[in-house]
Amino acid sequence: MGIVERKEREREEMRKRILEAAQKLFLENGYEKVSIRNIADAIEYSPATIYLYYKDKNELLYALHQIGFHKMIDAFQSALQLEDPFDRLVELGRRYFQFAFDNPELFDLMFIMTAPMDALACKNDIWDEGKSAFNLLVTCVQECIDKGLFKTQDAEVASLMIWSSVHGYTALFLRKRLEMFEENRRKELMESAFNLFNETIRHGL
Amino acid sequence: MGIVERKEREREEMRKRILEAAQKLFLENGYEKVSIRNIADAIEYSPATIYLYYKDKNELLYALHQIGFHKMIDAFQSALQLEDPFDRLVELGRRYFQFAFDNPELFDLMFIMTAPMDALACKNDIWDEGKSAFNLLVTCVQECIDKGLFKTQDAEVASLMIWSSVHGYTALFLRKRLEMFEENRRKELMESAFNLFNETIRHGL
DNA sequence: CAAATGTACTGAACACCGTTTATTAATCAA
DNA sequence: TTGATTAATAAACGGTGTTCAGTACATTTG
Repeated sequence: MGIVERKEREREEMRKRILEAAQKLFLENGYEKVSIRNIADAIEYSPATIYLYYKDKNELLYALHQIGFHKMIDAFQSALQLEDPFDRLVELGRRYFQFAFDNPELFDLMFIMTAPMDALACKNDIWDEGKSAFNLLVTCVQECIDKGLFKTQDAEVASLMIWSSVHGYTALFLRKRLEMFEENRRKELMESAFNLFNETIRHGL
Repeated sequence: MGIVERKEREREEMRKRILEAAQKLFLENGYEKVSIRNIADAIEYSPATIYLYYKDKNELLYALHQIGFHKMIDAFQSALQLEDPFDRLVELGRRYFQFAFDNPELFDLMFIMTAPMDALACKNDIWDEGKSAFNLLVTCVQECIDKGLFKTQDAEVASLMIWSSVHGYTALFLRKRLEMFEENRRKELMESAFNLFNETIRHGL
């Protein structure tokens, strides 16, 4: 008598089908193509059906944003194997930017758009994905402290500062605020600024 | 026979009237209230009329964004009077964040939304406001270098790094990505991270 | 001064959007 | 088989940015 189980399974399948259609549209055509109506078209259901499985568009975007975090943590994995914690730290920064560069829409969803956060807030829930990604950073910084590479003793504060810096650089680029620098110099300038930050914390943090 | 002059004047007045209505709506009710139709209502003209004075909504947003820069540069003014260039630098950072905190919608327009930048791009124009605000920072950093406070010799690269850091911290806050820290600790944590950054560049840059 | 030209403006439409609701069709339990 | 539950939808609501044909008025010309 597994009827309720089957129903539950079917429900999950439908949620997944919707999410996958959303992801496909999103990755193929960017944010503007992810309308409830477009998703409905893609899965050949009516727009109203989406609302039987997701409360609203924000909740759907939050689910997409979770997928983004899985992708990002994947991208971080091999960097975490690096022996030296400082090398690891620098590599994490590099990959944060690279991830944003390769997946601008996902990054948007993960760190810039307010919509997915609003979905969280109205569920009175906690941003688990963000927290666990941040903890990756904290662990790494803590190792730097333990090895005596940093004078600072507060790994969390140091991590926030490092995240801010790398994020700022990334967000300004992504939102076209670095286009005031000529295209030729831009890449070099950004690389220099990134290196300068690394050197500065290497010797001064 | 100043008819064409009068017409030109009337045209500028209308552009100004539209922009002021947009600004008013924007500051009073946030971004979502700035629709072409809302602006048209406010100035008691039809929506189509707006398009006789601004190419599209992006162009209007770009004009608003320029107003934002004037406000921000105003907010910077008194900090620029500070004697010590490093104190000045720190104060500029503080005010960047404070400006964002006090004018979140404007800050959005100035540094986060892509729309106004798209308006610029399709006119093949340069982001003058951004450049001149950035130059304020470069000048300050250059003074720090000249006074021997920083070892680095490239003021532009150092400025980009500093801007990135302060911007990142600001953008993460504004976009609710720091709400994973409990509300009580958050403010303190951010202040600590900001101070840590300042100390680090003070001794290590 | 009257007719012709130019232009400022608008109503209505187009093609979208997120979301809600009343209703129908299908499935399940008794 | 009947009655209750559930899944899906058509249609609408109230918005959005934008375009365009047409009107009414101002200006120039004969």
